[in-house]
Amino acid sequence: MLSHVIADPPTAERIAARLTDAVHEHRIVPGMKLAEDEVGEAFGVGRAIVRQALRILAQEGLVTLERNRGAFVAQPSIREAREVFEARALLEPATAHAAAQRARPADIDALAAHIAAEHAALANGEAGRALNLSGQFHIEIARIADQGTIESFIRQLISRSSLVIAVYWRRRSALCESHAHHALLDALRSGDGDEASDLMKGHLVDLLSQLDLRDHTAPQPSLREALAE
Amino acid sequence: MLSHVIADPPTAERIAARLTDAVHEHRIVPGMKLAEDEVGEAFGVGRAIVRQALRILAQEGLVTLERNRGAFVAQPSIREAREVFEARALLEPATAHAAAQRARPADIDALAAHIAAEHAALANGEAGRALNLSGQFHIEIARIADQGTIESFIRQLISRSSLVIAVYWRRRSALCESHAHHALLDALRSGDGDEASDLMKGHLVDLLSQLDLRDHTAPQPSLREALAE
DNA sequence: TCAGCACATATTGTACACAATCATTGGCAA
DNA sequence: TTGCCAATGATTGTGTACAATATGTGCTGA
Repeated sequence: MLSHVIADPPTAERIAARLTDAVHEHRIVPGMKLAEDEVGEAFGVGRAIVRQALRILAQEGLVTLERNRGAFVAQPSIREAREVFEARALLEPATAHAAAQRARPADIDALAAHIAAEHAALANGEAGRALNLSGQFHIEIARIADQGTIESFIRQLISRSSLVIAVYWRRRSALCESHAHHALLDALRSGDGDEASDLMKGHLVDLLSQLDLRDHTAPQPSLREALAE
Repeated sequence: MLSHVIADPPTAERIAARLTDAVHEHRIVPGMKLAEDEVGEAFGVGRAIVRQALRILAQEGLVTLERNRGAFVAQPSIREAREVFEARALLEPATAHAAAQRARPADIDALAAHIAAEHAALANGEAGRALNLSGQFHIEIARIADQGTIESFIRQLISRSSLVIAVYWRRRSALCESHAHHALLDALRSGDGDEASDLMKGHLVDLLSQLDLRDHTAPQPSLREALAE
């Protein structure tokens, strides 16, 4: 096992995955600047690799590339937020339906373990990790459905949902209703596709309803408030 | 207007778009090698830009990047071909439904012009261009539906469908039944969402049925046949 | 005749250096 | 004091050179 001391140089995909995880855990939040030099130094790689990674993330809608300005973590507009959840409403119920019909015992176990980890993270106060696991749960369902193409789409949507939640989530009390995931697990275990589809649809509606997507039109005065305190 | 003589240097996105068009028109076909030097020379840019463009296309599933080997136009497997059309079946009927409800007269005119161009291309024997326009028709419907996120997914699926068609299309007689597009146009004009949804669903089923997705298991003997002639 | 191996070639991976461009800051004038 | 303009600093865009790696070729041996 000595070969493990040699740290294989991270590839562009690996760095993109690391950054994606950081977004999922809200360690990097919308609006943050991702300077090529900083990212490169953080991972110990050159700018060329970082540039490739940023291109991947831009293609997934996680960062926006501004010419001669740099890369910034995307800040989804209210409109984009709605679009993301409309797309999820189109894809995920059908995917859950398929997953319920294909789920094998090993898959059920994996999902159960997933939920357990989510609970544990919440208990430990690791809100970011819990949120990440919550998203992974949806991805896991897509994987069980065995539809690679749709799974990749859902991956993108989960990532962008993390950004949406970072911007528009209402209460600071995390408390991601994981009982919805429990109910989904039950439906998948019993192979009830219609039930799984309905549960997923309701789950997404719930999530959407937790967002504050009203048009603020006045986010700038926050500066005055910040200085007034 | 003299500023137009100065050819602005193509950006990575522009080159990716040009290559995507070439794929749509079957000018470059699955399996082709896209050497960085060749592509760079073709567009008059350096390898760095080409590399970014190839990364974009890889993210869209149009090319596969093999380490230290190069970039190749993706060759969708039978499984991937099915997945692409399953995803389209999930997204496009609902999108057509929404488009029927939002379509404005200008949109209808644009679609009609699109169909006319498609007919003209077919009449001129420009099969590649006709196929490209046929795909653009679907993208146009997504644009009318005004769902940017879903539109980007459909864009990817159209591109990958071009690859699928290039590999698995049955008869050489192109004859993309554009009467299906005509019927869709009528449904959109009359604002009948359910009809548009059904037509789109049937259209996709028709397309899928035109593919030969049987498991050949013997594509290699073609070499012998090729040499035998 | 064929298997195995070393070498040559071509292509990609990466680092570096310079040019181009933008944001900020400071100064100047009204 | 305020608006405008120029200089500066920093960051990205791009071309070039070198290193790493895979493929194909030719040789050697049995």
